[in-house]
Amino acid sequence: MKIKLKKNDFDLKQTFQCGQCFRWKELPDGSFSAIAAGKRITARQTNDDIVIESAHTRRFLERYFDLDTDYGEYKQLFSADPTLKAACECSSGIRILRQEPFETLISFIISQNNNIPRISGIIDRLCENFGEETDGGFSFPTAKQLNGIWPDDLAPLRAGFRARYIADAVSRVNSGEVDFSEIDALPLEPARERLKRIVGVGDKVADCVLLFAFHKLDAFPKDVWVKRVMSEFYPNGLPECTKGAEGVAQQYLFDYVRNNDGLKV
DNA sequence: ACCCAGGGTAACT
DNA sequence: AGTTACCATGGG
Repeated sequence: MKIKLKKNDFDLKQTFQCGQCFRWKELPDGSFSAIAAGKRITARQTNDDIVIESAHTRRFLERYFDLDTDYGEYKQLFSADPTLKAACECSSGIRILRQEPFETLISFIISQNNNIPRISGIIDRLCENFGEETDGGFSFPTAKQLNGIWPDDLAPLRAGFRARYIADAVSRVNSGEVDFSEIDALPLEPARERLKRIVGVGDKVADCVLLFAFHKLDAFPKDVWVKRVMSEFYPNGLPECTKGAEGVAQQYLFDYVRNNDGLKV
């Protein structure tokens, strides 16, 4: 399937490098490529044109890239607040992907107290060691493929103390104690509590999974960067204009402060 | 050698 | 309920 877009509100670099995903790589020719949900997707941007190629169906790709959501509306709403307005203008091409729940869960468990290059490295080694070879790369292993794994089995990943968290997540997903279809149907807070049954999953990791996999846009992951923004600009909480889409606002703010050393505006 | 990195847990007040 | 050391690893 090949999709050609003349969409505003979509910048590949911003979308793939805003910290929501870890497997998209920029190729020497400027295009981006990744294995997602077991198949390769390649995306290329020229001016306003975006071309997406993959063996996935159109329906899958539209959902993965969230093409039915009008981010312009969010940006307009958020612009009632001066800091958010600046963040929206700076990072205007970010979209919230719908990634696979298990991949997102494991990826953000790995992300804790860690930096993005090393997170990507650990995830790459996880896929190379336990995934399947497809389309010139490796799929992210499923929970079933990792069934019965012990922390020591994950030593080649060099994930450190997070190895036992990964093993715990695998076991609770396979036992059904953590049920993705249940979480999908649940509102934010009970869904978060389900994910926090896993050792090594706290509020922040849970909220990342709820936002980046289950597309619960009211999830608001508070990492160190966002905490800095909150204490400096929003000591009493986010402004009213973000209500119901706090997670979208979060991504604009996160990308904004990370790419502009220090906080302006 | 020391610091930090998209945090969480256990063990304290 | 709020604070703090510690957790492995790699890069600056």
